[in-house]
Amino acid sequence: MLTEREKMILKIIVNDYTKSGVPVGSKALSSQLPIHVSSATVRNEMAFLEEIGLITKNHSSSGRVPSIEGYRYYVDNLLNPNPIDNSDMMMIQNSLSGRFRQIDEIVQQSADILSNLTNYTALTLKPEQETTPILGSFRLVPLGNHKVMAILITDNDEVVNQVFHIDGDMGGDKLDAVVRMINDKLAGKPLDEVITKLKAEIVPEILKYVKNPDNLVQTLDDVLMQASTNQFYIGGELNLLSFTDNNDISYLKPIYSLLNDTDDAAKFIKSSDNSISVQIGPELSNDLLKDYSIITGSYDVGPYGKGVIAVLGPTRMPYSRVIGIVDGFRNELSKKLRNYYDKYNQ
Amino acid sequence: MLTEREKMILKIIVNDYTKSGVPVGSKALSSQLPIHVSSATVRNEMAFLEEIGLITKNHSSSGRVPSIEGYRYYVDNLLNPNPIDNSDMMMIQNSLSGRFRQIDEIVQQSADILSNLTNYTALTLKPEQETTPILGSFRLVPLGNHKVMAILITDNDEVVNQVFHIDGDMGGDKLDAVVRMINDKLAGKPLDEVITKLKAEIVPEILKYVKNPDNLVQTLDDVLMQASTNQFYIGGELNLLSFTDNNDISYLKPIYSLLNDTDDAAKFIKSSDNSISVQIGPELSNDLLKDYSIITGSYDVGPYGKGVIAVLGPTRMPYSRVIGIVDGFRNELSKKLRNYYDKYNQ
DNA sequence: TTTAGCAGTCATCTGTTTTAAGTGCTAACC
DNA sequence: GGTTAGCACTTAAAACAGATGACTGCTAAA
Repeated sequence: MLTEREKMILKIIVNDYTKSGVPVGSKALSSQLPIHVSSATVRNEMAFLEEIGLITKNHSSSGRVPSIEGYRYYVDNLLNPNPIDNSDMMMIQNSLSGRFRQIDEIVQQSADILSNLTNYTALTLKPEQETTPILGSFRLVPLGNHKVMAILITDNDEVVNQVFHIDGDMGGDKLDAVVRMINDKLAGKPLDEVITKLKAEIVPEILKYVKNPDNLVQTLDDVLMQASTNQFYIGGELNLLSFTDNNDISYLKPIYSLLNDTDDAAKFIKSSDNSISVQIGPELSNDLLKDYSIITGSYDVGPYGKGVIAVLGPTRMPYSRVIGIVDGFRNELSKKLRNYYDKYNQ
Repeated sequence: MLTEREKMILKIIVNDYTKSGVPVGSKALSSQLPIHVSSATVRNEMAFLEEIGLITKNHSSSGRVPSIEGYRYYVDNLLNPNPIDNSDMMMIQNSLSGRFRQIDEIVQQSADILSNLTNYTALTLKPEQETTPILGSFRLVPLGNHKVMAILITDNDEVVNQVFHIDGDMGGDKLDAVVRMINDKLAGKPLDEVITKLKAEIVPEILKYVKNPDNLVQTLDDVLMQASTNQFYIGGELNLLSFTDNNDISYLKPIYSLLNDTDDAAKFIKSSDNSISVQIGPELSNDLLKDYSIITGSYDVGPYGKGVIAVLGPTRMPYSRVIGIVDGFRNELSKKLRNYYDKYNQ
């Protein structure tokens, strides 16, 4: 347990350093303390804070910098989130007030807005229910010229489609038969179950109607995969440049591919609970991200599930400000999406 | 008209400089000349080449660097394109041999391959006919739950779709009536004509069937727009970092938005003729690109039109190598796409 | 427990020197 | 005439040497 004065000192170190990026020394610090103590006293306190691992030095005569543990302590105990400021809130409301064609667009645009507000990189994940989505229905629409569009609709209103080619001998009635068969067997089942059943039960059936079902089966597989992997969006990818010290492309490329990999990225931003969570550097369990922090906030769209928004920035980011923005944003986004769903699914 | 020796000297300057990035001096140059002349002689020749504007100096005692005019002369008169080397060709054939779901995927992947081969940024444009595409047919597929998918098919086999919401009172028969009406009036017409007719002739008709046609009309507009703007793809965007001297984000951002703007980017890579063209720095008529060159090559898919592939690199790029790659690639891509079309549209 | 004072460390800045690569010019050469 | 050796001059870049200033830790006195 730290004394009040130690807490104050740690708090100022984190605040100053995240703001300026310059290690903070005893003299500058003492002048900022609300109580009067000399720089020597501050030095003593700092020596203690260093001893217990909350701050470090870059070299023997430099000012102090928070350690990962220091940031953690700050985030858990010292931070009071800045409420989002008015102009930022206006900007969010403005950007979300446009006309959107579908959920995806709103979520995608959210990533852009969030990255603009913070000047960091933002990740957003669409709302999804706790349980795996359920296959609503399935269509095959002949488009002429040997083309067919497969359309898959899930119970959470997601529509996925893909065009494929068929051999000449397959008429509309055969397509209808296949569609009926698939819907009979699979509609109402969770997608993961559908995927496993596809190979075992459906393919043999399809063979009754179609001679060469490769394209059809592959397409089914594709749309199922697409519907069951959770789509996420990135905004402000380029900002990564400005807050990464090392601007070398060979350093950045792996980070970009990490971010663009659905499974990896989703892993980092899935927040377990219902609010805001902060993951700092090494806590992210991927060495590439050891100098970055991720702040995630979940937003709630009632019966339509929960989504996640997240900001990726440097470990030395102004946590209270960013947390305020994420919190303000997720509330606004919840509202917007509830409206959206209510409007079209009353 | 330059003498043979002057040409040789200019050629070596360009080759060396594009390879190393270091200004080339008289001594190093003389040792590379096939004929024996002293560095003093080379100095005299260089003074002349500088006088007529083909080369320049960075400062009074530095080696020489090609000017834009020098590059131009080199590209027009001195360059002999390196044929693409075997391993590169293998890599192209490998990457293009996979299974593709549609043209777009091939073209998109081409941008990635091309950027990997060159380590520059690549742009690719799908094949399109000389004339505006023609509306093949139009569909409205009810998906249940107030959702409808609009599908537009053009004569060059492009399929565009979008989901929209309708008010509760619109049944399948009404949709069918609208579809019939639109197809009757517009099928077979060029898309630009369709777009202009939409507002004038179609909207009033739609009003007969639908009370609140806003979403439908907007969707029609969207899919038409999407089908008539030419889609292009970018590969290796990040490479821009490694070949730009200034990797300040505020410098790069406008370049990225330029590249991502459909109209702007298409303007630069539309090559008029049937082969390879090189645009160097200021010739690109956009100040942002003054330190870059673009090499474009068109590929021909017979009756399905022509597409374009392009490489964006620094003005000091190894032109003969890159031209060789672009040339090899466009041939391979032509073959691949002809196969693809033949397979599904015999 | 706090503080003033002091010696010591180290990154950063400054100006200076050295080095090396290059030029232009002149005078001699074939 | 074109070609070349030689030399003085220029310049960027690297190497070096202080000087500066922001720090620290420690000690001893308040």
